[in-house]
Amino acid sequence: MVTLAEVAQHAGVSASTVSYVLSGKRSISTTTRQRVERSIRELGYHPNAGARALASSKSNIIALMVPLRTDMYVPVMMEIAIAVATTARTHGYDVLLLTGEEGPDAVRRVTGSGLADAMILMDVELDDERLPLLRGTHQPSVLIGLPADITGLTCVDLDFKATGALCVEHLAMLGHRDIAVIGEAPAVYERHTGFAVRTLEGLRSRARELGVRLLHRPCEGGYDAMALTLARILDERPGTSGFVVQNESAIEPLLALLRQQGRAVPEDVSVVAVCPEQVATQASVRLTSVAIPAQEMGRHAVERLVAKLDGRGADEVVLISPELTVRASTGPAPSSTT
Amino acid sequence: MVTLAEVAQHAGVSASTVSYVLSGKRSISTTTRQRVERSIRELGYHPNAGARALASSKSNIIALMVPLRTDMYVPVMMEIAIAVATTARTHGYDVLLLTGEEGPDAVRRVTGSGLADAMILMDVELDDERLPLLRGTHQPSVLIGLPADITGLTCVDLDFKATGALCVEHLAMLGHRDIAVIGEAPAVYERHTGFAVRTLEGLRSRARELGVRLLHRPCEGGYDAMALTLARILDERPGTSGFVVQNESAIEPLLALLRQQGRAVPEDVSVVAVCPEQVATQASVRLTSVAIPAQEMGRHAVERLVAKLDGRGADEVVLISPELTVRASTGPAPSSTT
DNA sequence: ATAGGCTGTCGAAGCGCTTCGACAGCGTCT
DNA sequence: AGACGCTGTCGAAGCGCTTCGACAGCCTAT
Repeated sequence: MVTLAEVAQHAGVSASTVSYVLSGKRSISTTTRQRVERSIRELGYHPNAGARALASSKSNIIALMVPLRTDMYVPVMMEIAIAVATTARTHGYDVLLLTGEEGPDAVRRVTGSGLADAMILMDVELDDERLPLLRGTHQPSVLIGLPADITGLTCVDLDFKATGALCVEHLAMLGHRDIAVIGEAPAVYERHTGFAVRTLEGLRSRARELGVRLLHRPCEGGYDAMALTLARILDERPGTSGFVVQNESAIEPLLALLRQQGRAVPEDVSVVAVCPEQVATQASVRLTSVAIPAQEMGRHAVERLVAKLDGRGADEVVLISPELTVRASTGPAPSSTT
Repeated sequence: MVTLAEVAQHAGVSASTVSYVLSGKRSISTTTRQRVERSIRELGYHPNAGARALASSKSNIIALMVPLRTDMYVPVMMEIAIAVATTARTHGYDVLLLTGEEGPDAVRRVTGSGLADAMILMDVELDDERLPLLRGTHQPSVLIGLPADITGLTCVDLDFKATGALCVEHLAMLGHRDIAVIGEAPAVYERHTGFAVRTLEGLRSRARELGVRLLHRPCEGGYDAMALTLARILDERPGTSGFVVQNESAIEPLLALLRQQGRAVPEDVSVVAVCPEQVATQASVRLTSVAIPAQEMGRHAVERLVAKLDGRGADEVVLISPELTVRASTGPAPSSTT
């Protein structure tokens, strides 16, 4: 293994000079720099990460904590994770993958050991038990998601409240007076996952304002669960003509069931989805949807974090504005043409 | 930040003693151990990762290289990644997430810098350009996937050749003589991704042996692409009564299209999928399928790797035997009852 | 009683890097 | 011409840990 000292000897300079060539923290003459760079190349030198971390107290690693559970939005998570890793690299950071399994202990371990310089948390609950730890440390962190109390925290998220509002607005504008919301699995609400709860808030408050009726039903994914949920909804509110779906694995089942029952989309019922772009365009009906900008969220998170690590930028909440794209799954409510 | 030396002082012992308490590499009297452990707890000590890595030349980090592209099997990738992270933790390792983006350079960087002790590669191509590097280093590695030349390599994968064979067998046994294979996107085959190619090999050779006709068509996911692909298949082989699908995002479209054309599953046509269990059970028809054991693959990979790191275990190929679960999407071929 | 072997502990020498202060050499200002 | 400030380079002191050899104290075997 090639060391700094060997490079220095090969180039005929001192070790510190090589170090300064690498870091650029002091000016080095062009000739010396080139000689050193040549030696580095010829010897195939790679700085030792451990030694670097020890000497500089910086690991150049960002920890990313992903949820262990895979009951929702797996592709979104993956896309965020990949965006985080890619963006981090462009800033000279590597990414350490932590699962939620260890919970708060992982936060303690990572900050305590200096394994990572900063961390990004996904799947944040409204009252997440990791938050006090984050507030208590000087290590920068960014949440992807929005907890209830954001003091002292930096968060990046889609504005899910606005998302909910937007969906209701769109349907209301088309004349739908009875709207059903197919939500995530009950467990997601039970653990107070921010995005689900906030979407619901947005849906409800806008519905109230616009005077439309809203029925929310959590739903496990899959056909059987969706069939049951749909039956109950139509039983309770037979006049339902608009659906908002926030659950990837319920979308296709819903469309199939509606078709099967002879309810045409969008002639008889309209469907708005909150899902990744790809899902909306690849579904059996091209879906009117609000996209979940996974890449953008991952990128933003890293950029906030790097800013904090560089001493720029303070705590702040970045809420990405939702955009509703009209496709083929929504149209005027049938009653409104009567 | 608490250091080893402070713990030692607090406990009234030398630093090396504390170190040995932590590592267990030398025997320590019970009383001393307890005193040290108490100090560790009271001071909230966490060993510094960088210093450890430097002194021991071990980082206790495993690098996991995931594909950048998201054109296939995203949930499977995610599940593997999570299984890798979880299993690694139980062995005292953390996981560094690398995207395929940097390609071979990432391998060089990680092995050169001692950032990680070992690495796991996913999405291996038959003639992957990272392989020579892996063979040339002394750093242990495990591939998830099977390249063409496995000398000097450890691989973990589902036995996709057997998987293909199994699917054909099942359909042939039911009397289907004309089988169509809906494959991954063309790009997947073009870059010679091992699992896709091997499945195809298994399908073809078993089909030849059993004397059934096989038509393979790559397919991008989604309804439009599937509609086109299906039309072509039925045009070319109108008698097709069995389908093998190896493309998550083509499954639901296929089922919907068949339904739409009045072809009942499984009465008129049978469908076998190669997909994660969850997809098979949540589809609109409960699918006869060969499961992709993502968790198991991730776990196996880590366990092989840890064995190598411990000096146990040599190069070897672990091929997980496929299991076909019969559900509601396959039945006797219509002609065979005539 | 003595040699030999354990057991438990300590001190010290690094691991490879960063960074601080020092300073030689040179150009510039008065 | 002397003082001053740059620029570019060096040496040395750590960063916090692991690990090796040494050794004190004790037990066992002779």
